[in-house]
Amino acid sequence: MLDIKLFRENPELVRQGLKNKNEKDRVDEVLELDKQRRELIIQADELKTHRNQVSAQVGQLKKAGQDASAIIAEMKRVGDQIAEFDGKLNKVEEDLDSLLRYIANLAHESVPVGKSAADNVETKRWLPEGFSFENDFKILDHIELGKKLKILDFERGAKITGSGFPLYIGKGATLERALINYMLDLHIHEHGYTEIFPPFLVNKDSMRGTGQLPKMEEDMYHIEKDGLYPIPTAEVPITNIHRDDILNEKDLPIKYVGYSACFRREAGSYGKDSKGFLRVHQFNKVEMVKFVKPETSYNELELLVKDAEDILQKLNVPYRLLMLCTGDLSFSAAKCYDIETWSPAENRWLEASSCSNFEFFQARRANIRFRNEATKKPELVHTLNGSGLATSRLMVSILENNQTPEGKILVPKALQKYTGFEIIE
RNA sequence: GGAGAGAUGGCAGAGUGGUUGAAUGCGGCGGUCUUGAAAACCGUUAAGGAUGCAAGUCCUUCCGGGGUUCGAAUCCCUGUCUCUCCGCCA
Repeated sequence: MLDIKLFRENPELVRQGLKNKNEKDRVDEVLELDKQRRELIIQADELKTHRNQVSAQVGQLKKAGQDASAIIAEMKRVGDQIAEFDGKLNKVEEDLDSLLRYIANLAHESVPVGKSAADNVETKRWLPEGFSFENDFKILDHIELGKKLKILDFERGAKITGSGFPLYIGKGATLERALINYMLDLHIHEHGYTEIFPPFLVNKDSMRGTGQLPKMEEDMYHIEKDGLYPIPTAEVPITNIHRDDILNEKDLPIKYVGYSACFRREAGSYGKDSKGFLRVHQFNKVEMVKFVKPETSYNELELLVKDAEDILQKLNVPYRLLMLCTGDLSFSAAKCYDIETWSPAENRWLEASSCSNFEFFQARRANIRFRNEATKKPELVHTLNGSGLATSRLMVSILENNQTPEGKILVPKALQKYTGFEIIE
């Protein structure tokens, strides 16, 4: 969430920022609640000071064996007044907190202002040697390939669970697992990340910490009986590792990478992009998360994107890099790059990674701080995360781009020692 | 799932309902001593909020929530977590 001080000191900046992000302007509501809050605190604190002083007196009188019943009776009335103010104050603070949690992060100044995905800016395009958008044989899509080679079975996945729960079989399953292991190893051994294997279910506090709740409640699966949520991304458990922590400055930046299955309800998105792997309820993802000092976060974002790109270059997958405009940025992000891989069958780019800087937004919600060595005071960190990468859409690009005219799949060189085979036929 | 014990500052560990934000020890930081270091000694060492230019002053916080009381780390209820024993189990 945003800093309440920003609303007090520069309301117009917040107003414009929310407008750029296509968000509702609720600045005046925040300021009004903030004003009420401060007035109540002043009144309640005054009474409490009084109570504390008189209560100490009562103690001394009793010790001296004297009668204190008169001031005790008076203090009872003061106590009731305090309870009244505290009740009002709690209500106002709850309202303010929940309002702030519904307000989106503001975009960084380097982000282009725009209304929708159409205004995103392509900043880079990388194509493997010898790659061409034209093909001299009929390209099969990943669903046809998966069926023909008996490596993917979307119908049986739907029978077992429901649509959007893919089933991998034989070499398809091996390829998926190889991809996950390959990506993890690269990030751990070459990019300097610490491996995490997180829980796949989290509690409400964790979902609030990273910003999925309360606003995106409808997009989440929810196990009501136990109050738990299947994670939509490993970002949630990994970022919450340090919820309420005060980190050592010398340990920053902290870089974690972890695999998890990801669960998303994708409510309301049926019919759109819903075939095969394009939009699923369960998929696999390797996620990178960083906790950094604020002044380094934009540099760290560039490095994060590089770490994700490195995977695609080593796997020879054609991709492009987009800088999202203000209107297409997610709720929590201040700046975000999407990486899209090429699908020759779809004849378009598919989002396979999203790398974001959240600045203080998550850190403030989750209360993640570090101790500044110079000032000795705790300060909020910046958090970042990026997929590195999601396997489902990446799998589409790998299968489709590596097919032969006979409909076989050539396994990318880098993956072969992980799969143990070079071809799927 | 059943029975019991517990949760206090960075850590360890006291705490009779009344100057307890909290003894003591360790650790950290600063200093004295020393050529330097160690030891010893002295001092210092929580977070959040309100107010103020600031120094400061005040409020809250002893796992979370509720209650009793003039006053709660301390008493009551409740939730969570940890440990021990039993049951079940990959």
